[in-house]
Amino acid sequence: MEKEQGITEKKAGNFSEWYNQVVLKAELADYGPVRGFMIIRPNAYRIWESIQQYFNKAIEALGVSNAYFPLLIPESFFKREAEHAKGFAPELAWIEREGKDVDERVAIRPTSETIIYDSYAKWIRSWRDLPLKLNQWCNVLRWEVKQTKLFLRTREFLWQEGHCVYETKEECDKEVKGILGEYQKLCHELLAIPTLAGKKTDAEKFAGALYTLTLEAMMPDGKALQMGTSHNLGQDFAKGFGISFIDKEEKKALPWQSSWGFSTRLIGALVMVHGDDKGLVLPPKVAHNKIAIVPIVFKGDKKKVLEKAKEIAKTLKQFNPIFDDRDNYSPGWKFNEWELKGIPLRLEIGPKDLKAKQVVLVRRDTGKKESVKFSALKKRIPALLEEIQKDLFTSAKKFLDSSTVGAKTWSEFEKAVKEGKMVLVPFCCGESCEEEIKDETTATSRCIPLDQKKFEGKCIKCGSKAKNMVYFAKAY
RNA sequence: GGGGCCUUGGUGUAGCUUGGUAGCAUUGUGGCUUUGGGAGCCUCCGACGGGGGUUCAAAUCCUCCAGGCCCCA
Repeated sequence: MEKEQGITEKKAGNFSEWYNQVVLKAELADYGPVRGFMIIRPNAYRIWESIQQYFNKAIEALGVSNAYFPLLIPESFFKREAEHAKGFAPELAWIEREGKDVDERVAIRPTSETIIYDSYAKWIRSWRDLPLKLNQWCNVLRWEVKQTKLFLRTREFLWQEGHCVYETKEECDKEVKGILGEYQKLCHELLAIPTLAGKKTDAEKFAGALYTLTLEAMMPDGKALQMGTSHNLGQDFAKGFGISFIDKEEKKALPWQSSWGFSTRLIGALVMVHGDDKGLVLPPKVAHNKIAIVPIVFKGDKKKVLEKAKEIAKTLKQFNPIFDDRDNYSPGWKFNEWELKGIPLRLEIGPKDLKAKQVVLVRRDTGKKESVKFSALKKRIPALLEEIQKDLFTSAKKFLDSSTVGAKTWSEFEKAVKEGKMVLVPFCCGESCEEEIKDETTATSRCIPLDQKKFEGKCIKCGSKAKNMVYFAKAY
């Protein structure tokens, strides 16, 4: 019988099956006992920690502090902002207890606007209290009824949600856009995933928001994936929750609010965008263990090789190398294992290398091998990691560019959507047109690009005067 | 939303048609031996998703439930 420990499905074959295999076999996640829930294993949690570390630094520079608010939200809170309540009602999970309940009914947070703004109403009194900028890392629960998928659609997921309050709309607008910029930097620089930045149409914006900015990435199966969103909430939540302040003219005023978030979905995107037929491929900057050191030992030279390998491991400590001296596995086994788990670089050292005072370095992304002298290692490794990071982004960018097309006619549009493209078309931005497009093609509007130039055109669907150029695609 | 498939040691599976001793591979354990792309031998440990029914007897037949996957929209 065939051994089946590696990835048996090809990325270009059954993509969905390939994805599941990579996630499970690279030990990123496992299924929980309740449908729609997942266990995040150490390999994936490391990635999440890399993302947290990167992002915490970014928001700290913007004056945002981390905090934590409760898991359970009183029913009455949902009623204070009508649109918001309507949007989340179908996915709420209510807590039930045995016996008599004296308390008000409570739900597990699907997002924390309401419970946070209840506190903000108490804390904000004067213009001196603004801006108020908090972020929290937490889990949220949305009772999905659609088919669930590891990392991409689970009922519980981890995320960060930022919640800021400003004196003026201008200030709020500026930071809503600024946060989107931070998200884009995170995607591009850390995850090596290129994105399109834009604004959501009214049909797709966050429930209760004035407007929503979004980042959209393209997955290899031709579906778009939302990577993060930043909302200007306007003043409706302030009204609903009684947040007001005395401004510099000593008048009572309503503040402007923003909220913004990204989730562990990003890990799913990483798998899909960079992974290959051998398994996971981690961009060096997100990888906790950047190198796997595999000593090749033979009977006679065993001790010498191991000693040298250990010594090298010590000098490379900053890259958190995995030192794989297990004696119950052959080198070939180890190569396959670390490839499956996506470690960016492999370092081989055997008797031949010892004699030549060198090691063999192998790139995970290309499989390219090179011999590097001991003395040159400390310089060559960071340079190689840098190259891998850059190359991963470049090839993902090529894919995004080739997946992004325009369409002038309806039939052109239909064809492009079917081929799994992100299609830019003139659009009237009417909700009924959007609904019809979804029914007929399954594509939804992804975003209205931010860097939009002036244009003349007619809506791809109804033929009336178009309001914007808008990206449409099938999406996760 | 529509359709299909699946559930047996940790993992992957055989056995089910025709009811009767749960087999194989891999992992794990202990040992020998080996190591430049998933090595070999021996040893031991380890399983029928749950409930109900039919039967002398159920992994196998019937039924309900739970969980999972895929495809299409």
